[in-house]
Amino acid sequence: MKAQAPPRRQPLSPDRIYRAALAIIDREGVESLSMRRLAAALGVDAMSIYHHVPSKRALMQGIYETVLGELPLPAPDDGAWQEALRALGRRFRALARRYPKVFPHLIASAEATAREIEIYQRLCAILTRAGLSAVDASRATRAIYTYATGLALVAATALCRRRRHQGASAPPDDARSRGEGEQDFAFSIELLIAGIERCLRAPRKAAARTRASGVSS
Amino acid sequence: MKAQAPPRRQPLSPDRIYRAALAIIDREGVESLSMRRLAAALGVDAMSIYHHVPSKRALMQGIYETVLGELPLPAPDDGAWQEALRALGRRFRALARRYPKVFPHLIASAEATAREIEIYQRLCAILTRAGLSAVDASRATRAIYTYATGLALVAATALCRRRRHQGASAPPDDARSRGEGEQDFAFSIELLIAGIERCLRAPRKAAARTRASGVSS
DNA sequence: ACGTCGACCCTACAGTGTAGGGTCGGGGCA
DNA sequence: TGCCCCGACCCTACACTGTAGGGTCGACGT
Repeated sequence: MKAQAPPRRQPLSPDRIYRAALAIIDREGVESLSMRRLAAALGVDAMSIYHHVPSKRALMQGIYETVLGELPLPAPDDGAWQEALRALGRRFRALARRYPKVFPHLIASAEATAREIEIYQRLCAILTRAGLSAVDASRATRAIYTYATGLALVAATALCRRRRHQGASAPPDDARSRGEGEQDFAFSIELLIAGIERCLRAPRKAAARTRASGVSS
Repeated sequence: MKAQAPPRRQPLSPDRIYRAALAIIDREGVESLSMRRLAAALGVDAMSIYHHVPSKRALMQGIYETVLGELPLPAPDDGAWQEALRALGRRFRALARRYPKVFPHLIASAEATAREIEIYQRLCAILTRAGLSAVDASRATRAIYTYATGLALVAATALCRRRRHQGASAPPDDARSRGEGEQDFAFSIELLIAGIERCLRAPRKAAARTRASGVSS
């Protein structure tokens, strides 16, 4: 009323849109993100968004890439591959827990983001350097990717469930069960690492087993 | 015009509704399942459905339970736990591939179905009988559950992606890449089994490692 | 034969994604 | 300086969604 100085706060970039959408999803869940709602949060009309984002599907994809962009890649020349795996898993899990409402949809999304492919190749290189054969490294990478997928999904939905069933109350219980999830996570990672180590030591055997099972169905 | 004999084909049970919905989702994807669309497929008005199903959320949940109901439980007294694990994984994967359009949503759904819990307990019992301690069995079960989650999701989305990028053409290529996925699956299962076997042989070491890692973050 | 009841249909409403056209303010050129 | 153009924004409109509320009608117990 005194002075409505800037008729244009910011030129409404795609990144600003993604951030605002992410904030809404974080607060109210992905199903209550609508173009009008998002536009209102940006102080803008719904249709204006379409000048920077072609459709809601594309908006979602952009949100996913924004989130995944926060995942730091593992350095390829790290010392022990085991530690690299643990670190990557930890980061991935942390990201899933930072955006629990988006992550399931991100993961279930049918299109792969560029970041995903990058991470995949990085992992594969690490395992190859560790001594796995090309096929084994590729398979192990896919196995890790698969496991990470499940890991993120379970962590995120568990967090959502817990948040739903109790309010924002009982931080000690939350801390305890979070610690439990943390231990579960570490246990699972060790399970995978142990499997890969065994595969490293006896590649013939693993290959033979692989061929022996899973022909029917 | 000659004779519109049955004014009521069937009393429109919930199961019939779930089946019809499942058929639509299989054909056209989950986002194009609407109450009106479903009603049309059933030869009925949209609102009639609400006399058997309280809401669309409940409809979805019912669909998920219907799908999961097709998963045969592993017999608890099977011989080798390894084979039980392989069989369960195979069935789970097969189910994910039979309903690729629903499965991601089923898995990402925040509420657990009764069947899920049943399977969980069954698995835990198998691993305990195999010789794992109670905590280790429970953790391994959660790890397997996590992995199965990722497995199903990856298998389903891969199938969807492949179907989208090519039409219904090129069955040989499809068969080849399906075989590849099959081998990936077997490899991953063996990875997990190897990890559990190691955990069986040296429970101290695994526990120590678990405690050693993953404190930060 | 009548009352009751439950399964079904219809209308209506608020909310969704988005196509198409209108409006206005600032930059390139005479 | 004046003019034009163009791109960023807004508004209206449409076909669709889930679903609340009430109306209709056929079958059944007495």
